[in-house]
Amino acid sequence: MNIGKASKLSDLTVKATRYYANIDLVKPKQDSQTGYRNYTEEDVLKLKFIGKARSFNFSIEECRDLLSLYENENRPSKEVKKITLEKIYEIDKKLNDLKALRKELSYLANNCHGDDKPNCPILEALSEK
Amino acid sequence: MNIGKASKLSDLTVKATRYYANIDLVKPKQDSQTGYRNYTEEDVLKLKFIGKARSFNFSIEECRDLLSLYENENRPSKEVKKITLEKIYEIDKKLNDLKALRKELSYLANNCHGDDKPNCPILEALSEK
DNA sequence: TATAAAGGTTACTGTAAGGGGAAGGTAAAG
DNA sequence: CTTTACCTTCCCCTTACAGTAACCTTTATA
Repeated sequence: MNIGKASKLSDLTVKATRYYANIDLVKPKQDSQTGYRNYTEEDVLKLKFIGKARSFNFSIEECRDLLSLYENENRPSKEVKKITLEKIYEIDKKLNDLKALRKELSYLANNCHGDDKPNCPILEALSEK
Repeated sequence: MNIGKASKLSDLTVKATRYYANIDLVKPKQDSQTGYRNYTEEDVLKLKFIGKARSFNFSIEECRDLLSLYENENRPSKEVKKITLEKIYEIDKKLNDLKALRKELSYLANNCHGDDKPNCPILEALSEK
């Protein structure tokens, strides 16, 4: 099938699908006459897999790793688990940063009158030495 | 003072400081002979301000807005508060997304044996239709 | 004083993961 | 036969700089 159908089936944009082909992530055969990419059902499964993994915040390179494990019938599941745990760890770090940030900002916002006067503790905090 | 000293004082990299000059965020006068940028004490205050705002996750364009409010003696504090509240709202959205993501991933990781066998519920989840 | 080191300048490239659009070939429908 | 839809490659754009090259200026040292 052509790229339009394949990307529709895998719920990706044509742009993204073509990008994945360009970086050798999911590279279908190309018709030597027309240059059209020819996707198989299996390719669509891989594209779906990638879409899901991307929605789980895995990077393209992580997707590449996961995909090779996915394709390897003899893969040890501990490798997959390791990548997943690392991703969870990253998320935890980001969560902590964001929580701290939110705390600081909401403290500032709470102490700002938010009126038409120029006195503003937010700007004061930003200009602190 | 030169860019090296100014960026050191404001705890920024020279690269970042030069970048801010290029995008007209903090643009010092330049010596017509040598081309060297000449930073004032006031410029350093602005650079510090920006560094702080960036650490609070404000984008460059938001920094530009905040800076113009900061420079304007008659600014209404409600504008600053508005920008800050929007930022908090964004952070909340990100926090929710990340929490949901973490939940899914840790569920998968918990159900994966993580051994040398190929059976892996994480990959199964990723290849679900 | 010669020179080397430290600092400055512009300019180009690269990052992540594609989006947007141009120019042009192909296929299917009316 | 022509319009429309779909495909291709190619190039620029995004964020907020980092890295590097090539070259100039100032300062420190032998």
